[in-house]
Amino acid sequence: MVAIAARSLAGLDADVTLPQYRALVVLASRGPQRPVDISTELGVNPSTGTRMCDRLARKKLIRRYRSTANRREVRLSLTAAGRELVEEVTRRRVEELSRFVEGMPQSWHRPVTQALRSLSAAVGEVPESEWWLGWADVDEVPAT
Amino acid sequence: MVAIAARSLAGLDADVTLPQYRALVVLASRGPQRPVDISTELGVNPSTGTRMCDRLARKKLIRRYRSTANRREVRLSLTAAGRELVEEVTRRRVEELSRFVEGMPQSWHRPVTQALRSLSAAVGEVPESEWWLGWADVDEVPAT
DNA sequence: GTGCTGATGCAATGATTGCTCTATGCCAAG
DNA sequence: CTTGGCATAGAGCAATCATTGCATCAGCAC
Repeated sequence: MVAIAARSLAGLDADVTLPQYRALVVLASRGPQRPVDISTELGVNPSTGTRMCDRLARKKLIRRYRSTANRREVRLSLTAAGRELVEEVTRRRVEELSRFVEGMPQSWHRPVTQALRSLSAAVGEVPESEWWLGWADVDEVPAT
Repeated sequence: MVAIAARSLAGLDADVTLPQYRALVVLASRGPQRPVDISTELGVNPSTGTRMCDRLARKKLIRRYRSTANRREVRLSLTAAGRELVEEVTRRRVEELSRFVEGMPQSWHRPVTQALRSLSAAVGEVPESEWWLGWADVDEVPAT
């Protein structure tokens, strides 16, 4: 799976690494998150998460928000470009899997497709919501 | 001295406590500072400083800025109202001291005035500068 | 005396930085 | 084609900063 995603990623012109893509997926599936949440989700140090998000923000794939309610927190959300990228990769992955299934005996199609679908569901595809209410756009990304 | 400042403060309509006023003076004399600097200067815990600044910001006497260079820092600076308040208190204090000096023997005037002036200088009256360059206005003060 | 607001301290949270390393990708010199 | 140099990303750790939550105290208005 990861290999397929990596290949889809490589085929894209956008210069996004696998860890960066994983972060985008977390945002796409779980909705706006705090840097610490993404870091935990990815199993890395918060500082690593911060810097990864810096790179994603520099590429305009995510945006930072700061809450008026809890000033120490920062909220991250996908930009249209970020969402588009995730969808594009997903699209390519689906295509690739389709070709994969096509190459099997006709009778296998149904069970295999079903299995892949379950797998996908297990990974979790939580839709986006309207969290960002009350979050002000934060300062610019620092110059490299 | 403190007593005089306190009295000048009490005479004002602005609802500012002594600790708050001290914070304003630090900002007026040393220029824009970080919350932690003010707290140190006042010898209180950073959390106390943060909350004091919250109250001052709520009263529109100071403003918060967040740097693009160091995103964890917040910079505080006086608003026009804040500066005006400090000046007004200073003005009143000068008046009071003048009356104080007036009441002494004519020959004492010179040395006493000089002494007070030195004292004032010792406390330090650093003028404001153009720091705030590169600092974006930060989010609103959270509703109480 | 009661209730409210401001001032404080301490511990816990969150976000970032600075420093240091390792892994990769790329490019020119052999 | 392989080697050496370089730039960038990914990581972890410790140190900084700003804030919050919680609890205590003091002073003021009723």
